[in-house]
Amino acid sequence: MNEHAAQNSKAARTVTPGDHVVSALSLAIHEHRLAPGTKLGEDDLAEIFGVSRTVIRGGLQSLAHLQLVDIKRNRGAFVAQPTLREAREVFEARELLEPRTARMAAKHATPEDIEMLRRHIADEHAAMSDSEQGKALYLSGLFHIEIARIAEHSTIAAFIEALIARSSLIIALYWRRESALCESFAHHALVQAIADGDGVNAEELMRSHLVDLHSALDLRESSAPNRSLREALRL
Amino acid sequence: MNEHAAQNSKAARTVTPGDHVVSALSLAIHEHRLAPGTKLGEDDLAEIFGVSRTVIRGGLQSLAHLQLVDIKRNRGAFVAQPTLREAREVFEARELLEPRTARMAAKHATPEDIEMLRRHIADEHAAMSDSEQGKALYLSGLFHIEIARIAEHSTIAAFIEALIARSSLIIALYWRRESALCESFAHHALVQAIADGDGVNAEELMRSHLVDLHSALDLRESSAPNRSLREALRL
DNA sequence: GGGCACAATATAGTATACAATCATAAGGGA
DNA sequence: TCCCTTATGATTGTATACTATATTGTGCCC
Repeated sequence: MNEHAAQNSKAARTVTPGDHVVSALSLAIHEHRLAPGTKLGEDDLAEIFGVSRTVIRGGLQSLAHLQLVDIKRNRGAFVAQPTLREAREVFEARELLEPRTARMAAKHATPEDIEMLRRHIADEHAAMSDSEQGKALYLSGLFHIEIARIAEHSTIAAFIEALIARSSLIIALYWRRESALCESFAHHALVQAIADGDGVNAEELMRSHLVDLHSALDLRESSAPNRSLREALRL
Repeated sequence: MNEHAAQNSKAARTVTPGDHVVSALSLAIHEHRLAPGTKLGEDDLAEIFGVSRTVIRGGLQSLAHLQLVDIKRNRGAFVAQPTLREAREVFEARELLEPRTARMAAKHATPEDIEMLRRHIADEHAAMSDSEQGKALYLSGLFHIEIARIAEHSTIAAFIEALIARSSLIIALYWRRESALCESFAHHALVQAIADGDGVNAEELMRSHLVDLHSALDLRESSAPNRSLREALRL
């Protein structure tokens, strides 16, 4: 997320401890190293990161706003567990926002942008070859975020970023084992359309890509994950 | 310091001091009682609300996430001043999200929902008659939020809520004096379409309503508000 | 033996104290 | 006179201490 190139001039304080906490936790969640439902105790995190609870609380609040963690009053923060309904909503929203954004990206993309997208795909391939599924998934999400950035519409890009973050959790909960992992093939075709400046095609490719993703999830009522068991009994 | 701030009726801890800060500041911004660019000093707010800076900081962080306030590191929090670009983006996003949402609302609305919407319009009328422009504007925004809620799509509803909050700031900065204040007429027609379950019509009415709103803003480059002068010199 | 009441403990919520940083203004040198 | 340097004040960033609440364990009563 905040992988900015090093500003070597003088400002080394652009990265605050709180940002570090947020990005570290985000990455862990994106890469499925923190499972949905995991308790995120403030004291534990404070010790792990070597900062005070004040900083941890700030970071958790940021993550809560992205709906990556769920904060329950007087009970603590937990890695969010999107419900079936929320999962559907997230993908519906993505299907509404991202195709249009892909079209805009096709109009604004520079050669450097295309270069970056291709590199993303290559990295994704490499991670997948190394069986680093978590990292591959993270990079796959980053790919979508990059497209939103290229579209030069920061407002919608922020929405998409939030949706993709939640998508990571949803995939962790509802991914069907049977379906093959992401078709970076679809990403490749998308990049080509954007490189060609073919907005209409990019829009359609993005739409079908998202539909594919959506259908690779098991969002039937029957697929209630352990979340329902452990949480329903408690509530 | 002060404990009597919270009314300890019996178990009214569902409303936390931080929530109070957020809602109070939000309302003030929505009603244009806090102008864009206003400095929100932590000590001042802490004294005003009778809580510690800890609570204030949490609230400001929430508002910053909604992009209602802008927090500059080591410099403090200010009521946000959307740029021309951001203003366009916000309305473009609204035009993308809200018409579809209105259609969904038409499919889900219950008689109670219709009743509530009509009451909103009545309140808006009343506020306008009393020359309480700020309150009328706030209620007008609430009307849109209610529609999103009726659509039963909380993810998109949250986005819309954020967009409407920013719209308040945009209207404060870029509203053209010449154009008459909101046509609650448009709202009325919209409610009727929703009440009739006519999703297609509701979608189209919402779209044209937003286009009207958009065109009532002065988003020409020339209309650079004092923001540019006072802020550009400072950065 | 089971169930409820109460106490103990752990953890989040809040307040305060301290440190770091930035803005402002005064002073000295070119 | 102008500009750069430096000192001071104000304000935010962070850490720690304290309080309130939820959870859990124990014991008494039925």
